Amino acid sequence: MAKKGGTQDVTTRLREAITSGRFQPNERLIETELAGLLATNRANVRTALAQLEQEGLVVHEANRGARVRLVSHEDAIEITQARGALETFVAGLAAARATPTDHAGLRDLVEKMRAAVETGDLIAYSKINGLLHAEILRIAEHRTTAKLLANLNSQVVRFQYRSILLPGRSRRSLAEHEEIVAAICAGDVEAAQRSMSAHLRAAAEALRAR
Amino acid sequence: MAKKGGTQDVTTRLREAITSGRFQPNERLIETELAGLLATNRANVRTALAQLEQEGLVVHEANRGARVRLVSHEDAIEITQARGALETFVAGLAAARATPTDHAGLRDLVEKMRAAVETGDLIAYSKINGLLHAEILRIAEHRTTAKLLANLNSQVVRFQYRSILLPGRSRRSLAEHEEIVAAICAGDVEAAQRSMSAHLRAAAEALRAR
DNA sequence: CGGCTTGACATTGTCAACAATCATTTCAAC
DNA sequence: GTTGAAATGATTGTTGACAATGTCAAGCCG
Repeated sequence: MAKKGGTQDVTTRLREAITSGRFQPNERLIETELAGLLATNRANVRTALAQLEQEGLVVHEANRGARVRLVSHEDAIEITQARGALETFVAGLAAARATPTDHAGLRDLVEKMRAAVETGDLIAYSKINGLLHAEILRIAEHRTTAKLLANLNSQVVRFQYRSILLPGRSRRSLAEHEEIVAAICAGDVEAAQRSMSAHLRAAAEALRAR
Repeated sequence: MAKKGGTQDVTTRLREAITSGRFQPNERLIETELAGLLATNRANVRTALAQLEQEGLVVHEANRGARVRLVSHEDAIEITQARGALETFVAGLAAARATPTDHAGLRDLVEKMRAAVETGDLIAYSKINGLLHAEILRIAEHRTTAKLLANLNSQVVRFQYRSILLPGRSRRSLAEHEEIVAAICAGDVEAAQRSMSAHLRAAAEALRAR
């Protein structure tokens, strides 16, 4: 296991703190402060900040320190588009590789999604949405893309809820997911790609509509 | 300008040293050694290594230090596939955005490419190939994807030459590029995506065929 | 002869002190 | 009252020392 105050652990915890919103966008990240908070030293905080900067979660100005990156609206749209390109590819892989067990898992998730929409529990919906995309990613078994998508996702978690709150969006989003899962379960690579591509185009459009 | 021994500069120079092959894959990257070589201190080397690890150029084991990442054959194929997904998207954008001036630039590059193939200068071909993809990326104006592609490319520069040396590959690659440029110049988004996708599928296939 | 401990060496990990830089306040001059 | 310079405080950047860990070879025991 990663040692308690080790660099790796510090990076992980700091990433978690940022993505979970415990630090606000644009908030200053003061090295000594973080060192105290995470029970470690400035050196470890420093390398953690360097990694998270590369990851796009933190911005750093010389002699002025680090801040939580403020992801602009335009940024969020760009990120969603890039996600779209990668997830489309991944959906195709998943359609080709998925086993009957995988199919059952996907159908189960879509069922839960439908239930969340019908009870109007959009928090639960967002959560299952994340699980579904993660499951497709797992089925595809493509480490390179998985890492890229993890990074991109961590940059836009903050926007997750905003778009789903648009009137009618959740119902349409559900339909899109049903189509994606149906295509994957049918082993139809082209259809899986088409529907996933459409899904993320719609998601980007929903972001734009604000 | 970035200060001489500053962290940012150190990261840049170390990245350059790795991608240009001055350090071999799997070669140990010893902190004090690098500090001397780059005329800086261990702390800066340390953060540079942390960033390059995140970037996929370096691997780091606790208490054992850093090494140049050895990109396996399978890794290279995966990376090429991920590139394919992103470049396909970018090609579509470029087709939608390119101006007449851009068209002229692209046609010029393809012409130079053809010349390189006909004189059998495959080194020049690889170089122009890189320029062409960079130009398409510039036309698309999509920072998020640009950064992702820069990272992915830096991981596979080592494989650039290997695949183009396959008999007949250069000629087919030229044809693919001509098709891509034609589609972009025609403003045909779908065709640009189709041809770019096919191009990188072929490139991945060429890698696999070794 | 082979496996195991021991010790020396090389390297990374941690830490604290100091220097450099930036932001903010104070205060005098006009 | 406003402007601008100097002092102050907070924070980052740099450096060196020390501790912890891993590596390797030599020597010891079975």
